Amino acid sequence: MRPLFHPALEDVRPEAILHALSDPIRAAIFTQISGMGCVQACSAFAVVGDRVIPKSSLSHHIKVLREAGLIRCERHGVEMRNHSRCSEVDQRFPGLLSAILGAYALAGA
Amino acid sequence: MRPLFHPALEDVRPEAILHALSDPIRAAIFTQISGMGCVQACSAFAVVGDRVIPKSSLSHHIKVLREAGLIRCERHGVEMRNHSRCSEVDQRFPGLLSAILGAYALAGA
DNA sequence: TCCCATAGTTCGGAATATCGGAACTATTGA
DNA sequence: TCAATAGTTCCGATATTCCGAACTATGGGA
Repeated sequence: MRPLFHPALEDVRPEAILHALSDPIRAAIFTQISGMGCVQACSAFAVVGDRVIPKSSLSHHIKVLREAGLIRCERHGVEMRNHSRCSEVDQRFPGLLSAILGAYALAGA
Repeated sequence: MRPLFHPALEDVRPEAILHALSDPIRAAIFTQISGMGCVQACSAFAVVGDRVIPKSSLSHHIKVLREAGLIRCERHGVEMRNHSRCSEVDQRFPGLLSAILGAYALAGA
């Protein structure tokens, strides 16, 4: 396994963040990773809402979030652990992520 | 000409806003419409940065912004006038648009 | 060591979206 | 009525997304 690419904080682009979170499934995954505080394996997202997400699609979504700079992924044994980079990103783009997650929360209600 | 579709404020979806603004060209157009205070004809956006935008693409971008609920478009004689719906959207999703435009401003600098 | 189970990734083709040139429509003014 | 201007629609080329199937990587037995 080659190491996974994670952009440096200064290379994180707003368009990549918006694109990543413009998909409600990815937004839900990111909300869960950020909100739980604890690290989550990919398999934790096999079901989002009432939708079953195929493994290959899930892998793709996780990759989009990672390459946008929103999460950090590390292999731990047989599973991948996904951390939020929320606080880092918030330093670079203050208020952006909380506004986006807040908007989804408002719309979902 | 059939009248243009504009979503009601309560039908505006966060994913549509993020998708619309995840394109830097559309974000630049929206920034210009919102920031100028004054209404802008579509032809005002024929050049964004140093890129020339073909008319058909521009028409498409304006449509995406309109259908996301970000702008309001009215024909005035031979030209279309584009208003920002920024303050409306800000009521529904407080802080979202300023965080997004702020992020682009930070990244652009 | 070999084999199996688990957790994700990659491949590839179908469905979908985007881009932009060319043709078209709508409006105004001469 | 005609020409000019401002946008829209059409459509083919290109790019992206989706997901099943095959593959890879790791750890835990026997």
